[in-house]
Amino acid sequence: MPETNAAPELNGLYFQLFNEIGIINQLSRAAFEARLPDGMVLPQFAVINHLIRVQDGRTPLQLARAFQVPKTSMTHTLAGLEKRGFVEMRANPDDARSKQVWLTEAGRTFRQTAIASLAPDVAAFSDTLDREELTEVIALLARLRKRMDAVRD
Amino acid sequence: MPETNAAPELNGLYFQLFNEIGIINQLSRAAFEARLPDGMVLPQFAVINHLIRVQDGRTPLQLARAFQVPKTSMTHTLAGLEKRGFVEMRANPDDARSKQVWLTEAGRTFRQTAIASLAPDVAAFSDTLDREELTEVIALLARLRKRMDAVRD
DNA sequence: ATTGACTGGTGCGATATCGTACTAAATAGT
DNA sequence: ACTATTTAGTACGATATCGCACCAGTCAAT
Repeated sequence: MPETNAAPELNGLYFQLFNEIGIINQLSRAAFEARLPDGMVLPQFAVINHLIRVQDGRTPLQLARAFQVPKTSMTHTLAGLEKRGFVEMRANPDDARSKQVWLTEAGRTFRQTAIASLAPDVAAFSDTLDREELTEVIALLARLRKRMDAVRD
Repeated sequence: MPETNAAPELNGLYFQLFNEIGIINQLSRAAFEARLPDGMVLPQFAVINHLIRVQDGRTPLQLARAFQVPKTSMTHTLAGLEKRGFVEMRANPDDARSKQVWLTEAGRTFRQTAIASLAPDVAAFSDTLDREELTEVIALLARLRKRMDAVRD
């Protein structure tokens, strides 16, 4: 069979990679949620974090795309954040169908305290990878993420 | 303040890393589930895969630990697999409280066909990382995973 | 042997996640 | 301007996930 896949075992490596990613995701989720107050869940924290990083005022749909979750899931996550008073939804002046998500003062201070309470956990294993390794892994994963995203059409 | 954290910005990198991991996990999950039959879900496939890799006959608790999910979640996942006839639960001869999970023939052939139907999707972006990069990332993530796992006590 | 602590698994209820179907607003084509 | 298509968000129902409480079996100490 002269013309099969040039590198079939690459697929196996990708499977392995997704497997590691799944487990680490699980571990980080569990660790985070253990520190977050009562029913607060990782995606909620992630949204707050994202709004800080890229400026708030994003629309729900933009957020759903950023995290690659269905928009119904994002609606639910945002509802939870709003109920806790960490974000507030405003009308989008440019599009009456749309909304904007803005952080409240409570949301910002919550993030600060949450990060502070998480820091010791991260510190417990933060010596596992050094700066070079971290930036390397992040760069490679970001490349993969963008590519998968693009393939998704 | 002379004795604060030596490299506080490392934490930020870990946050970034977990963020990328979360998104890729989301993307791979969605891609996988799109190919899997009807209500079949990623964790179920992952369990089958794991049983192939490390031999079946594992106990539910061992599986829960391997994937870092609560044991109730694993019970649920296994119930789904059993209902589909992909695994069968047997009594554990060494411990009457415990069980063993064994793959059925249907489970094994299912895995084959599932992997085959997934291959084209993986192929669509399999040129993003080459073999060196893949093994590098996997090695680093595995290191991190083991460390986080150990810290968890 | 008997008691007490621990462990593997599950039932149950609360919440998260997501697909489908819908409404209202925006946009495109004529 | 008018209709058809697309888009942003949500309501709703189905299932997944998980914490808590429980039971049966095991182990340890006496």
